[in-house]
Amino acid sequence: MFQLSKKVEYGLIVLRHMAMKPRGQVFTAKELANEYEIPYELLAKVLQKLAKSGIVVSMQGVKGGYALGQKPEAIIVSDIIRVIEKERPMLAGCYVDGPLSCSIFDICTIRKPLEKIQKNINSLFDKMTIQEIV
Amino acid sequence: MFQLSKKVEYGLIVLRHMAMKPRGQVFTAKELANEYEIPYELLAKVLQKLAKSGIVVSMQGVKGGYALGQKPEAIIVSDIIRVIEKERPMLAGCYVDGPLSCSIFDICTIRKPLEKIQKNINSLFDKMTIQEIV
DNA sequence: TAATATAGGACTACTGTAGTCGTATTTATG
DNA sequence: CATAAATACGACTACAGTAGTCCTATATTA
Ligand code: SF4
Ligand code: SF4
Repeated sequence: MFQLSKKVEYGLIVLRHMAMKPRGQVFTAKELANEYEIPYELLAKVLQKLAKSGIVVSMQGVKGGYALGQKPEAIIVSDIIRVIEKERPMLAGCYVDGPLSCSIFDICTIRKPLEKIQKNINSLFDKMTIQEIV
Repeated sequence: MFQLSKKVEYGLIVLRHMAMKPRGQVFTAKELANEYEIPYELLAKVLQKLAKSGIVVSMQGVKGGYALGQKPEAIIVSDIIRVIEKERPMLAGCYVDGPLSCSIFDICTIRKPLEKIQKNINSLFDKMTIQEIV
């Protein structure tokens, strides 16, 4: 309960790896997967999502691979999660899927109070960048 | 991803309900379940766990039920979650199940940095009491 | 043209969560 | 003392989401 998904963890690990090396260096999904013992196909998909959003840039073909698309201090953990998981970490299902997703939405008494915690959690993930985990 | 379980939500809802009424008042699982449209059997189990830990006190038999076991301002959200879910909300699986639970534990580079966020999340849940959501 | 890399959809296996059911025990009350 | 109303609790089922795999297409270099 409450854990980051493996995909997010894998994303953070490889982004950190890239951030440690000289700017612009290119890494293949294969070598990253080997280095951190991550299932290759799974990591490939994570990188593809990160590429679509511009967090990394991708180069196809022989000698292709991925490089950081932004400076490490500009890559926000919150954005990484949103790119990989579609949305930020949310305490309650209704925050993500709306009123219709919960049968007791209108009589729920904790929805609003929990928003206070939600807001604080948001700001935690918003404040942390890849630079901070290098 | 990252959501509180329904059991925890149900627990929070009924504890808040109890906290709003005069101290010592007794509620049956049935009436609480009806009031908030929560599956009775499920809520019953949640209340049983809360009772075992002393957050509520239970009385068996006819005219039995549950009453708050502590003052609302002494009931910490963090404790409620731990009682219902066995442990507090954790960002990473290895924080809960130890090194052996993750195959890349020794080469993981994000485990320690994430502890910073974990600590902050812990303190959020530690600081909130039932009194605050009444 | 061959080799190497990303792109991406489809699929499977597994795990954890939500919810249900059945039964035992306790206790107030007529 | 019998009955009804309540908690206690283990076993079970159904479902949804996650992790991981597989297959094929496309791009690029040499
Ligand atoms: S409405 Fe209340 S119970 Fe339903 S998902 Fe939102 S917070 Fe949870
Ligand atoms: S070791 Fe790293 S990857 Fe494994 S669970 Fe802990 S944080 Fe996640």
